This record gives sequence, C-alpha cells and structure tokens, in this order.
Amino acid sequence: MSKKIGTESYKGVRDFFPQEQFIQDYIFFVWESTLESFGYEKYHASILEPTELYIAKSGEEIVNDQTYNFKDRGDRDVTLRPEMTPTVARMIAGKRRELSFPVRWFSIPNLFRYERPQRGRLREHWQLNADIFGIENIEAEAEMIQIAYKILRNFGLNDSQFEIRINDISHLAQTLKDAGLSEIQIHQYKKLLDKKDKIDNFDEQVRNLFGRPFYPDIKESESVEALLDKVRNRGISNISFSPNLVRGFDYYNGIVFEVFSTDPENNRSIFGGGRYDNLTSIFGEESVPAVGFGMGDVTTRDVLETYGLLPNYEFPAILSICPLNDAFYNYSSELAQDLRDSGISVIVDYSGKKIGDQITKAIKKGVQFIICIGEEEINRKKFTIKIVNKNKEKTVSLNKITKFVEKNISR
RNA sequence: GCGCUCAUAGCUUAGUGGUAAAGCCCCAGUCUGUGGAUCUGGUUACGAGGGUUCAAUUCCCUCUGGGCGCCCCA
Repeated sequence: MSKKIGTESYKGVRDFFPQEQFIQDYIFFVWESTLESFGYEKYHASILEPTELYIAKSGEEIVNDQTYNFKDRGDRDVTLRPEMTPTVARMIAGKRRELSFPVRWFSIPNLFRYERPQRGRLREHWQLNADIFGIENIEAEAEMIQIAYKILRNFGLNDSQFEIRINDISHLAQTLKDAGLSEIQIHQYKKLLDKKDKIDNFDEQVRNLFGRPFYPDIKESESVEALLDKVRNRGISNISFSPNLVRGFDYYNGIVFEVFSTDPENNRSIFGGGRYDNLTSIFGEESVPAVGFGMGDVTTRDVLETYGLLPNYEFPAILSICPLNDAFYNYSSELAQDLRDSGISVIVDYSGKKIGDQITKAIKKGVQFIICIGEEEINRKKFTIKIVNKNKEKTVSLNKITKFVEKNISR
C-alpha cells in the first residue's frame, strides 16, 4: 500500500537524458578545450562547504534565504556551494606558499541556489569558472576577456550576436564618494544602476532616494580606457564601457565585465566576472590578486538554442549487427568484438525480432551501417553492409568491413 | 517570499454541464533475409480535495505541481 514515487526530478534540477547529456558534453568540451588552449589547469572540489565560507563575503541574507544549508550529525553548518569563487579562493589561500604564481585554474562545478526556477535560472546549474591569481596589472583582465570572446567564437557565435561590457567598480565608488554620498547611499545607488535598463523611472527613483536630482558624471577610468585599447588592438571590437554595470557581489574591487547576447530573448548575462584582490584575506592570509569569471550552462544552452548552434545528436554506435535468429548470436557477438577491436563502435540486436523490425529499430537509433547475419553470410564469408543515409548496399569480405566503414562514415 | 498563467493518454494537442478525440510513441499481429515501410488490432488520460448542480473533466474555492515574471543574482 505504498504511495507511488514520482518520476519527476526534484524541483529546479535536471535529469540529463542521453540527448541532453550529449549537448552538455559538447558545452563542456568547448569550455575545456578553450581553457586548456590558454594553459589553464583543471581542478575540482566538493559540493559541500562549511556555511561560514559564504557568510564572510556573501552576506547573511543570501546565505539564509537562497542557499541549501543544513546541520550535519556533528552539529556543523553545511552549505551546498552556491558559487565556486570562495572555494577556489580557499584552495589558493591554503596552498599559497607552495604555488608559483601566476596560477591559472578552471573548473566546471555544479552549483545550487534555493529560489524559484525561471528561464535561465534553475536551482542547480553547472558553471565554468576560470581564475587567474597573482597578476596585479590589467593583462589579467585582458586575458579573461580574450578567453570569453574565444569561447563564444568557438561555440559559433559571430561578433554581432554578443557584446562585452566592462566597468570599473572602484572608480565608480570613488566617483560617488567624491559626489558626497555615504557608504549606504553608494550601495543603494549601485543597486538602482544595476537595473537602470529594466526600469523606466530611474531618475524618479534616484530623486526619491536622495531627495534631490543626482547626476554623477561617471567617466571611463584610466584602467577601463587602457583595457579597451588593449583588447581592441587584439581584435575584439564588440566591447564597450558600461557605466551602469554593477556586479552583485561585494568582493569585486576593480574591473568587472559581463557578456550579453544581443538577442532580446536572452536577457541574462551569459558570462560575468571581475577582479577580486582581497577575497583570500578572509582566510587570514596575505591577499593574492585575482581575476575570474563564471559562465553558466543554462544560459549558454539558451543562447546556443536561439542562434541555432546546438549540435545534432549522434548515437554512439555507428554499426548494428542484426542476427536473423538466435542461432547466430554467438557468431554476431564475435564479429562485433572483432570490429570493436579494429576501432568501430558496434551494437548487436538480441531482441529476437524479425529482421525488418531490427533494421527499422537500428535506423531509428541512428546507426550509420547495418550488417545482417545468417546462414548465407557465414557460409560465404561475405557480408552485405547497408549504408543507411545513402540507402545503398555493398557486399564485402570479412577483412574489408572496417576499411569500408571508415571510408563511408559521415560525421 | 510576491504576482500572472497553466494542468486532458508516455509526448503534443482537441473537446464538452450528461465521464472524452486525434497525431506521434509504445505493444501485438501482418509482411515470413535488408520494409527509415504498409495494413490490422491493442494498452493508457480529464493533478488532488471540497463546493454549486439531478449531473462537474467543464463553473467556483483550496491545495499540489509546472511555466513566466518580480525580489535576488553566484
């Protein structure tokens, strides 16, 4: 009398069925190969972290309301990591004296946040994180932007399909301070700036906030100018200064950047990061200069989908062997193994269905070649190979199968 | 946490105050060695609870679940 267990996945997380995993693998592959081409080393860490790691810099509200946290059996506060940056900062800080800087690392962790799912934001997502530690000058930012640009180009986007925006958070804060705002007012103003493009009464809200009109003159800082110059000279033109770009986290202390799709359907940034030189100091260590970024799989997939850049699914086996009946199973199995040893991926149909049905099924699965096995083939040692997408057949001898398949395979 | 919206078969969708239809999928048979097929047949659904009514899948309420937006943004 047990209650039926639902087959749906937990709210806001995803099951990756083979066709979706295929896309996921593709996205990860582009990420990894691009990062490795820049010499970044891959690392991993646990999804569990002590809660205190996030309270220090993320703020208690976010930790309490928007993370998964619980107490373990030893009464320790534990959190499912909502972001990777504190983790990597912890790892770097702990090994600070052993590492030779600069250090370039990347990882593709799954991250969790407790909130209502919507387009571009789920409760679990996978995010490419790349960080460079130990470089104080603007070359670190330039390299990050080059990587971002390269990743999107490798996904097949052209320059008009995305734009890179940069700002200088410290310069912004200084400008506001010079204009006479208090720390709290600066914080409030930054929040408004962050959604300036979304709301239509920005000026009115500013007036409500300060009791007077407030138009600070936010100019490009020297480092923004230098950075723009640098990356433009390196061939990246779809980048611009964006005075109202503000990143949510407090640990950024210099240049920040975001990448947006120019398709209005995807209104979330697909890529964001910046400089956070002081984060490692929360571990009581000397600060290590750092620049990093994150890029989520959900938004990436949305963007690729809108631009028609998702890869087509490929079934892993390229050849199916269809035995006429169970008397030919052993022979088929041995043939399959021989072909696998020669580098071809092969499945054998043990369904016991009739040959026509087996062929229909094999084609539907997506194999490219079909060999039927019966009396005739075994006696004559000749095999007829059906090339599915050409709807053609060819009879070859046993030792010619591999060669024939390799010659006619389509990718 | 708030708002809008939706809920019919495994999937995508019809439809009605008198318990429901189609396509695809799946299963079986047909065709009995090369049929991405044909033909035949079959399984399976109104998310849950309550109310109005002679009668609710349909109207109303609550709940649950999904989608989207807000908040927040890692």
